[in-house]
Amino acid sequence: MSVVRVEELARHVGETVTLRGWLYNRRSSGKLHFLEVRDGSGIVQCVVFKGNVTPETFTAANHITQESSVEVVGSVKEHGKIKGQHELDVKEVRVLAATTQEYPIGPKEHGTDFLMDNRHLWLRSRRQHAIVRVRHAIIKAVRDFFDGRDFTLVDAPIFTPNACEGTSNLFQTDYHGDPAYLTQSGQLYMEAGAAAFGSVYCFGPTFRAEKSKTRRHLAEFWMVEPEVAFLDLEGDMKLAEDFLSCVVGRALETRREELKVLERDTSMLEKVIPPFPRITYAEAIDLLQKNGHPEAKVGDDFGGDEETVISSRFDRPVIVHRYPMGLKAFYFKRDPGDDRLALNMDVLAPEGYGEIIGGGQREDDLGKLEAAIDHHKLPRPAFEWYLDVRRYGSFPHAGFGLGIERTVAWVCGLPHVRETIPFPRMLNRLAP
RNA sequence: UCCGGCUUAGCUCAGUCGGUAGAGCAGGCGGCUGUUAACCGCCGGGUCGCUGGUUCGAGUCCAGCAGCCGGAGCCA
Repeated sequence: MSVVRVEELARHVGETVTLRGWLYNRRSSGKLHFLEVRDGSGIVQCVVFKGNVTPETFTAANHITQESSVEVVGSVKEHGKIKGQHELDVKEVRVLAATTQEYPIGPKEHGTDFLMDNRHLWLRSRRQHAIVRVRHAIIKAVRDFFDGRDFTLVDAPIFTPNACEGTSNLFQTDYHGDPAYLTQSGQLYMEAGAAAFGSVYCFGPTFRAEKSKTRRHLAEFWMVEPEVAFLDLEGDMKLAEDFLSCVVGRALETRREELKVLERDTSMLEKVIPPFPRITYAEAIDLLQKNGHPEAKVGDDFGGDEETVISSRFDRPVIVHRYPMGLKAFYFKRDPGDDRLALNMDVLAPEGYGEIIGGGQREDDLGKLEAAIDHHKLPRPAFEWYLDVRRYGSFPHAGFGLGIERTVAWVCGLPHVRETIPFPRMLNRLAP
């Protein structure tokens, strides 16, 4: 008799199998007990009929507490009421370990703060399970995409010696007596990597110490950052749309069931295929002025509100390119056609999910990059290694960064990024 | 940091005009052969966030503080 996983049950109809898992919920109807058992791969209804088991087993089955670990033996059959689903006709139920106290998360509603306090247990519930599985599929698709295009994985360090880009607040740590900061981006290291390997990417956690309390922010989030030698902005945008389409397509392909649990309307996701609409920053400002933001003017950055207005004009992700240099980090290359503009691009997700990709072409001229560092009042010595990338055979190159949690929130249709990462780190949450 | 809201049973919430605390779920007992957050009956369960004030009397009104949620700024 084989031990099978819930997600494999369809291949074992008519067989007697063993399941090991935890009691998710229990209902009863006199001579029938319905035990919902989950094993990590899914949830299955196990039917205990009084006539099929010993009186002791029947009574005991009705007293198994929620989330006790159990072993169930039974035969697999079609669900009595729901077509396409399967259930287990129980022959034996054994409690492996009963809960020692009442499980805190009941089948009724709970508040977010309470659930986050119990995040280690909340992950067991149906929706959270679905979200983490979608996240996994997205991350796997990210790696498969770059691996399939012969990118080399070049991991960037987490500890960095300087508060580099000078834009956001970083977490400071004590590094054997010297200050060190948790990375906010692996990009500068990827530029060095591109000169060594051609096409590279890094994928890891990044940190921002900003006191942001919004549905789009985490203190610790995961970012994938490709960087490609001899690529211009045009190629970068092409790479971004191919990449995002591939990732979303994979989630749709491999995580249908999970998206159904999340009640995600996938029609908007089906449309994520290249090419994406592209507009310039100037066109975006114009669009804002004509759609409820008459105060918008060149030089403004977009808030969440503005991003929603722009993205809602399109039925798929939209690329906004060529922002004013003043709004962007020092390392962007200037547009040869208008040196007030940066050769950068942001990808805004539809349905109000905002910026999920930011990137562009990097400055490859040594003198201009030195000037930009001075202009931003950044400490030159910290950037000598970065300038070396230009001193020793400079080359045009471009790349971008994609925020995993915002992408997962968008694909899953969640209102907040906090549920897209197993253990979120936020302004007021460091535990569990 | 700023603006707004919330805080009552283990959990989710109701609580009228200021008059002495309620429901559902969870837990226990019983009932029902097809339940889907099952349902029905019975039982136990309270520092009304904290501190102070007004009042004969405060869960309720006022002030301060704390925690949480949402938004802004900043960003992915």
